[in-house]
Amino acid sequence: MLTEERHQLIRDQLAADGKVLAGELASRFGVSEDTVRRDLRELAKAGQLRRVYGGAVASAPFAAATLSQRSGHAVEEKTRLAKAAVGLLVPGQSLFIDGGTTNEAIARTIPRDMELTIATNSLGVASALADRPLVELIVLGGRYVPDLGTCVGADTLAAVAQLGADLFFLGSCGLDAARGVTAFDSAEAEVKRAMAKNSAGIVIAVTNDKLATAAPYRVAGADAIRHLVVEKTAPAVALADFQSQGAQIHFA
Amino acid sequence: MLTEERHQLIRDQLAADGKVLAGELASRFGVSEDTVRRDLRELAKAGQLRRVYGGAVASAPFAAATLSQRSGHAVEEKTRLAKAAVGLLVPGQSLFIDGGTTNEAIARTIPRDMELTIATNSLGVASALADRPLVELIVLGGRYVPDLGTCVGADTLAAVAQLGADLFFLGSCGLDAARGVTAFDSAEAEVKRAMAKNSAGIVIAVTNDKLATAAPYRVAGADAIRHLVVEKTAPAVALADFQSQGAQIHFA
DNA sequence: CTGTTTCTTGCATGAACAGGCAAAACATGC
DNA sequence: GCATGTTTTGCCTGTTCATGCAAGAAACAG
Repeated sequence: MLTEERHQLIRDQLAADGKVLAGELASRFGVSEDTVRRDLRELAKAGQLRRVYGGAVASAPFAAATLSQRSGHAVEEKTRLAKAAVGLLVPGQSLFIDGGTTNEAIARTIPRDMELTIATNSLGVASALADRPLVELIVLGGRYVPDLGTCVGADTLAAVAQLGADLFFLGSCGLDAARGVTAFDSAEAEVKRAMAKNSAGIVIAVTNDKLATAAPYRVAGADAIRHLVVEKTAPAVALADFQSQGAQIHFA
Repeated sequence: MLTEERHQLIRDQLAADGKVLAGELASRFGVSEDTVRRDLRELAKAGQLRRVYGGAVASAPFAAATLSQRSGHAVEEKTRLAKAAVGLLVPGQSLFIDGGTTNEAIARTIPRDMELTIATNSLGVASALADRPLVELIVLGGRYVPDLGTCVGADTLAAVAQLGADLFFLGSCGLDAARGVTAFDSAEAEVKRAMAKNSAGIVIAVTNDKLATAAPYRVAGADAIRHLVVEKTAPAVALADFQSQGAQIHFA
């Protein structure tokens, strides 16, 4: 049994019962109580529970802050990209934001005092914006795809069709000067196309590993990109073609 | 065996089980553990899994969501109610779940191994269910109301109209034998009415403070309630009228 | 106060790990 | 065909990590 597995099971039981007992967990997992105690200590340090004599209870400030702190993969880069991308926003604008960890980082980075209208099909983005008092949030519903963290399908398309936006933050896709913007999933690509069609401009923020890669489904041509936010270390050769086709390049 | 082949099989098992063990994969693929570790390292770098000691686990978009563990008010009671309410579920059913902290508690309590189709207009409920592999989740989009934590409006109504459910978990409202189920907001009441209309049965789980109270907007008559989940300490006088109108009473 | 349970700390052990290296398989160019 | 470079793989080396055990400290119960 993996350490992470135990942690998840402890979190589950805490969410369900509100408490766990060290001895009970030890016998359930088939490990020593010492190991369980170590687990509880770690989770307590991470703020995911409150340690008490004999076990642990659910922590009160179970805040939504670090909602989707995914895996730490390229977190710093994405935070930098997010800051640069948010710099493009003008108060009062309306936005489409689709899924992906970079877009979630952007949503978290949007200042609390900026008035915006935002439509998104990403649960992570929606959760990040749910407590922004000045953001008019429109959730684009549909069939939820766990792998993407977003909603897709006919319902989503219908909802997008009724809206228009100044900017579309297009996320997590392949980016290639020749093939343009591409996605890995047919339904996902359809939603992105619909958003692109109803937006005045497209913004793409990508880490270097997305540059010069292509996926099967075509979303938009390279000439449709208004703003391209990339890392400082992005290879210039990969950017020149986008720039010549009208994209503004922003270095994070 | 090709490298890419192994990667795909790892992704498959991760999607199915949520975890993989390095040693187990090595013997299954007939390669050394070093090779498997290299595979896992690469997939982790690509963000397709999260590496842990001994193997890897699925990268959870947002692990411990619990959007609005609101103020810790009556957490224990709601947890008990949630457990009792979940006891009413039958695998394979389809559900409507609307907003409120009690319904979020119910969503969190739904076991990970239960297959269900669930449509919700609550971001909190959706986030709680987002990582349930066997739940077909349908997000009912629309204008998001921060105070309620749910989506309402014409879009939401249209989405509800296309669906049907076995049970409707109706949340956070006033409950009075004479006036039936009532809500505090016109748009909210509209959505609840639509869900009620398209469901075979209504389930309501309430803490004692909601009993014998009424709000301005009428949602459904007391006779529409199929199951009523209440605390053990609920006053019998408040329940008798519901029972006589056909509701089953469940004590948490 | 006394005994019991639970907790922390330190330590030893074995498993899992990353990095370097070399052999084998494969592709590429002449 | 032959030489050269690349990729993949397994093995080796030292290191890190998870775990259980033991001893002492702290919390609890009577």
